[in-house]
Amino acid sequence: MPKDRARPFIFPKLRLRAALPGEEMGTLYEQSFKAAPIRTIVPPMSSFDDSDAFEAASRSLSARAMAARPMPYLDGLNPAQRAAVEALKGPVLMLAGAGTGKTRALTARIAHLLVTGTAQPNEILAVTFTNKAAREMKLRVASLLGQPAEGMPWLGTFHAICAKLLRRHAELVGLKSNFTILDTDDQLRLMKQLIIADNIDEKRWPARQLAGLIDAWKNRALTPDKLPAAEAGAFNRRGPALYGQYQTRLRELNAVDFGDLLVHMITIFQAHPDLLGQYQRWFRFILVDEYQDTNIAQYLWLRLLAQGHSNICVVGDDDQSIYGWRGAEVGNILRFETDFPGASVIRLEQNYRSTGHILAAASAVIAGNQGRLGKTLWTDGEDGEKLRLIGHWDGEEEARWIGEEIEAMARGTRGMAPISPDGMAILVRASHQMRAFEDRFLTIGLPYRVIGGPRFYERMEVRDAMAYFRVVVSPDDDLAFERIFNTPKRGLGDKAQALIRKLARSHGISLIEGARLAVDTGALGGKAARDLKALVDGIARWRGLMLGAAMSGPGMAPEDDLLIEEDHPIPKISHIELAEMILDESGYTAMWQNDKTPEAPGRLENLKELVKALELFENLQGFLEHVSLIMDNESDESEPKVTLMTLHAAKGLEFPAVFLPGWEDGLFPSQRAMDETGIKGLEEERRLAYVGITRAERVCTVSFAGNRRVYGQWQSQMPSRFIDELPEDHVEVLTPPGLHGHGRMGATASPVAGMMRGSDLHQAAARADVYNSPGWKRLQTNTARPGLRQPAEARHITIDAEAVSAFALGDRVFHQKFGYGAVVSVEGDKLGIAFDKAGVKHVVAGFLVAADSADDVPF
DNA sequence: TAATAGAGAATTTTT
DNA sequence: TTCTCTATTA
Repeated sequence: MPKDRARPFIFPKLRLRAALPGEEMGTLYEQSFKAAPIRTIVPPMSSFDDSDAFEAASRSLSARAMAARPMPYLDGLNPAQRAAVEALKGPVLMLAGAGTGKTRALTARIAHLLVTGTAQPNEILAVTFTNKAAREMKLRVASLLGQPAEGMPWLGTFHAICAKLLRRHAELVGLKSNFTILDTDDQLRLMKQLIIADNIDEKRWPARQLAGLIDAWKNRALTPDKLPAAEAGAFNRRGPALYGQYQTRLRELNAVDFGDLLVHMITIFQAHPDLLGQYQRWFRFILVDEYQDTNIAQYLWLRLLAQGHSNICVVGDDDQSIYGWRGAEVGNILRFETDFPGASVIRLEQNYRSTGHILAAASAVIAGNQGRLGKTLWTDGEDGEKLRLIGHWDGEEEARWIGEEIEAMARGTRGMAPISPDGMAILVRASHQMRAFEDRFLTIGLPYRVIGGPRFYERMEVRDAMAYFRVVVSPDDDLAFERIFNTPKRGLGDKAQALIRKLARSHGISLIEGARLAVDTGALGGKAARDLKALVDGIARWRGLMLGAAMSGPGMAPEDDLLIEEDHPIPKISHIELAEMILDESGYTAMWQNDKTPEAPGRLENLKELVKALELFENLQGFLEHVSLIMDNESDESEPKVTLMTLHAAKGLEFPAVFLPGWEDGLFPSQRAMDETGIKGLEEERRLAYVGITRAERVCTVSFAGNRRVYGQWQSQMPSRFIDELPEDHVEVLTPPGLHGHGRMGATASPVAGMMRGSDLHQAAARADVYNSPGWKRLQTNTARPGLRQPAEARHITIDAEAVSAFALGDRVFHQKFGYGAVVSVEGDKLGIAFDKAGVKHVVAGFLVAADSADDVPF
């Protein structure tokens, strides 16, 4: 345990509290009375918690001052929200439908807890799933209280909070408090080693599968010794054993994976009731966001902590449970009332987001699911536009139409107010669907942003660089060393690697020491030995610089933002300089500089970004801890852009206009979901449909295509069964452009052949009255001349013959988004450009200018 | 040991 | 189709 265990951090708080003016005697008495013994038992929250307590105390001072006034955060809440805010004690289930002001109620509840003096900021455990949600909650609580909310040390993600707890009690599960948190990549490599060591055919039994299996077990809080007999056959009957070996390896490496953060804490709490008791008393109020997404481990962890006081308020929506495939149990929320007897259930049903038609369509779709808790969303707003449905010939046609529709809506159509591209989103089921849109948008020059995809910290070069940092920070981080000791190439092949590993194993030393031994004993010779020696020496030297540069060693808890710099001497070399030095001297930077692939410049950029990100941290280890828990990367640009993302990524967001393409059986609902989990999978897909529709504020457009290219193969598609479930009264069928065709009709029987599945909507989508539909009029203006579109805004350059002829093969050109490049192909108005930074792209000539005239680009 | 050609697989994703 | 991983070959 940290040496500060006995520090009497409570005194400042009690003194301050006792001095509060105008406080009701009873409350004060009760609280100090209750509080005092608790606080002396509770393991002190390491040194910085003193400041928590201090801040908490001063906060409660001003909170009390506020209490004298009316409570402004209650203003404007509807009765249900208000009930949810004021039911402070006992178990509460806040069933919050989409767009019903859930976050508002949740944050007001926290404010209420604080302002009424019911809880101190550090007595509230508030858990979210994402860092984004945690951040947002902090901000909003702060704005409700009119002051910063750093005083809530226990508001965070499940993982961040568990990491914080586990660092305190690591030794109870055989770890040191400076354990590393591995990411997916590290896990995979570790498992692969185990599989190979076990002589299992790695092709038939890939590490990925084992990782999935172990992850699923951890989601269910199953440790190797608790695996039920039913699991014995998993992974060719080797699963349980490999799981045990994996955990052993992790312990040897002083490492945990994400699942372990939860599972270890559960293990600790179960084995140490006294400790659990202390935390139960410490966390007097528990709030959980997105409860429908909790898995079994998270549920158990919460239940352990909530036992006793049962002051647990969970917020969620069973209809928006879309993460079953990664272990979320809708059952948790469905069972809440039985799990916590006497729970009050508060339904937030008034929707502030969408129009009546959109809500009606969403409600009708979700009504197809069984076993819901049941909610009826309503709005006192307008009915607005009906949900729009349109069928297309193929996926490309769909992308083309949506692109044009977006531009039309940005201008304002049919008397509808214009909608900025920022307010529009295309939500797809699977990320590969995005490509058709990206291609199209690039062609027409429609600015877009993709949410999701590989994150900054998951990129290869960033991870390599971080592995270098890790090796310097913790020389026994074998996984990190393994990642980089032959990157850049140092002539170490399988043979050399095996030798080093064997040496390390047999001497019981880390890989890096094994490597040194191999070099020193001459077991390894030649160039490989020289390069390896340079690396090992380098690491030692960098580490020396680091230790000289900062006082902080491993063992502190860098995830605590409150730990601040004060007593650091001015370092001779900053961690930023050190990082640059590491990347340069190791030859890593040079490796990419010498790389001639088109990605290399981008990778170097990312490395620069990475070094820049270091500025926010006091030292390397603080940075590494942060990154292992927080994998996000925001870039905000000013240009209005359409958003492209998956339905999953869209949960919690809202847009004035939403496009839902690809509603075809097999794609959405996904065939795989239905094959693997049957009706359960289908219902989750249906919830996904519900999530999609409810993202829309004013306009929601569902579309499907009759033909689609899947992995290069053309496939005929059937409209989604969810389309049958849309209520006709709330749907307007737009005209498929293929029907009045621009020459495509003749090619195959009917553009919507195979779409006719008997539903009236399908038929309508196929044969809508072409000439009377508003869709037709719009289509006439918008799609009459494919390839010769009108500019949507002034800054779009019209595509014309001149632009085509303006470039020839080999010309240097400039593009606003991709920068400089050279023309490598010409096909009509489409040019293939090999961009210096962005690789080869196909772009319409109108978006390019000759490189030498780039300075007078008109946008 | 490194480069290259060929095979095989390719929802959804946070921490 | 396209990317990644593996086996082959120089």
